[in-house]
Amino acid sequence: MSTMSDIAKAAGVSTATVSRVISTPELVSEDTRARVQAAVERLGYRPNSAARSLRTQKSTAVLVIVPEIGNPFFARIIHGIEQIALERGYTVLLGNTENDPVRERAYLEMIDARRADGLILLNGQLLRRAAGVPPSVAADLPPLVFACEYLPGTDWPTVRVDNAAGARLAVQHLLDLGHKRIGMITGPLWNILTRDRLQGFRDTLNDAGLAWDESLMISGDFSLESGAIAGQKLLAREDRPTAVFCANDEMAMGVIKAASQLGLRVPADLSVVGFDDLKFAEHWTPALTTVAQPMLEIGRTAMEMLCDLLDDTAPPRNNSILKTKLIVRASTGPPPVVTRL
Amino acid sequence: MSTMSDIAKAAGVSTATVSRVISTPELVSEDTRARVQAAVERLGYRPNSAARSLRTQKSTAVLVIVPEIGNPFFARIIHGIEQIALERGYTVLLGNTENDPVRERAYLEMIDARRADGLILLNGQLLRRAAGVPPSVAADLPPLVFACEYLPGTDWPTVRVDNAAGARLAVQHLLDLGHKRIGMITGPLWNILTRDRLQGFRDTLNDAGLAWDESLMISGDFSLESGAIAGQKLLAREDRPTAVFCANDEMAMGVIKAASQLGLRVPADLSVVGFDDLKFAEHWTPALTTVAQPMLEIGRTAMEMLCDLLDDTAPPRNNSILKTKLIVRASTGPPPVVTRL
DNA sequence: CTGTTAGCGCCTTCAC
DNA sequence: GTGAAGGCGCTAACAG
Repeated sequence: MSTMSDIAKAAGVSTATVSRVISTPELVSEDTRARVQAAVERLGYRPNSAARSLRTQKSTAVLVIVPEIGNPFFARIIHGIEQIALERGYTVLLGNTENDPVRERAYLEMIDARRADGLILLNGQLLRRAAGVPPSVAADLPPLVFACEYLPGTDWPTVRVDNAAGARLAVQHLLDLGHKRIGMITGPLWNILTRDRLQGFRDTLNDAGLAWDESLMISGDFSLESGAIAGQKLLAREDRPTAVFCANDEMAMGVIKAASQLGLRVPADLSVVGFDDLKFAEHWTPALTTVAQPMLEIGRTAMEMLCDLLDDTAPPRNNSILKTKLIVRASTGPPPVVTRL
Repeated sequence: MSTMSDIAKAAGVSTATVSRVISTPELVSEDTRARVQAAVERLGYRPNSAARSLRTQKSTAVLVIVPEIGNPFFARIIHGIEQIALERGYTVLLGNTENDPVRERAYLEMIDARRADGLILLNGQLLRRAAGVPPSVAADLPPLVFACEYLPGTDWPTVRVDNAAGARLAVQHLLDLGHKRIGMITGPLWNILTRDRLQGFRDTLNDAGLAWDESLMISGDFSLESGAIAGQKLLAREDRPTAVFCANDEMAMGVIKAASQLGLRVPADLSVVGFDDLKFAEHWTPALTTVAQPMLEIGRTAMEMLCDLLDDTAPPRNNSILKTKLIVRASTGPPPVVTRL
């Protein structure tokens, strides 16, 4: 691979001029510029990124830390991040943690090594856990944006939906259909998404004048399997609910599975609502009624905010709350007419 | 952030010694080493990766080029890649192309910029398309490994399953159940996976002495939607097949959807087999019989091969063909007893 | 075993 | 509008 001085030689100019042609072409006379550009193309020259990073003290890379890349929800967010990254000339470094503190720490250290200029966190808890990390890491964090989750009580820039409002849409839909006995499958209770969605759930029931029954809430871990297990518990009861709101689509799919194993029909015997609107939700049997999040847009916005922070071209926004939308499909309907009492 | 010379000063040694403590500690006396390490920890020092890259001429990063990160199949492969990358000290750069040549090229140029030392390609066609790319790119490619797909007629290192053998497992299973009229939904015909799986399909029918009917093969694009469309065409026919082998799980799910829309029951009226064994396959209705690929292992092996190439510690393997496994679930059964003729 | 020295390739003053 | 020079932080000879 040729270097800048090769180009300089080939074009009969100094390396400073080559550098200018690349970074600030308007400072170079038209014909010098043409000569240099010709040499660049002829030799297929690309500036060495390590040299540039060392000199400019920035890597033009961002690190995306995600708990599980295999989760289609996160994959979609990353997709959005990557779209903007490419547009704005940033490279995406992928950090998959499986919620393993050792791995989280390993990735945070890449920041200290200056491999990335900024950080997008898809996991709200990470910085809290990182408390045990060397002061260097915890202290001077780079520009950073949370996506989806956030860390309550801090004011890091965040992109997400209004989770409580989303939950309200779902529950109101069930109320409108006539359901009175509604259960919920939550995520882990410490999770901020769980809390916000649970809040929306309770508020809506309260507003409707319905007492909510604590025993109708079971927590899973956002996985389909956990939804199925929670569903089995909830539906095996004599006084089972006629509808269940699930904190995400995967758990809703699990509940549907549990229902069908118990011989219950969805939605005739049980209505189920999810959250996210994964690609597979619409193709599920029955097609899943769910609260859609604009996943791609969340990723895109997060990366835009980070780039604005990094390039300080645009005035940085500090928060972006995107809209959810209730998608009514076939997994919800009126409650069964005859209830055994 | 402190630099190496800060550490040198703090520990009362030269930067060369600090460097040795970090890279080749066995060359340093025990107490110097301890002093330096203490300083490193106290100041929270991390070597600057740009400086190191510039000096050593390697980035310890690999670029993974993937057609669609949102596809759960690819996401799982990347997961495996990332596991090994972390273990071996490499950073994963993510390149999502959407099969867009402009994007593909943008990512290939990162190689020229020396942002990555090696390349994992999840798309066999990329290098062929890249023919129009500046000679620099096409000519001196870095160490590279194909995963899943490959470029026939070349001998780049490749990790994949034996796709023809996998298809044979699927079709043999259908034959064993008594099916004689078997259709296939393929991927795009130029795709190497399509070709290999189609080959396995035809060979198995031939070996069984069954003539295969060209009109029973329809090509989709590996998406669920395309599977549904292909399914509709195939199943609307008077002489529809009693079983369909699909080149991946998503299309199989689409076929099942099409079948149910036509009032056909799976597997009573139609058996369906997929390929991949996505996470959702086991939870589908009906649970999908499919040919499982060891996705995580494919990713891990590809990254191991690339690291071996890069570090030349281990003798590089040139190919790794991993095993597929037929997973029989609920989407296949004997053909319907009464055929209308 | 440790220090000195010389760059890796680029950008950015500072002169002209 | 252009060139010369210095240095970003690190590692790899080469001495000692």
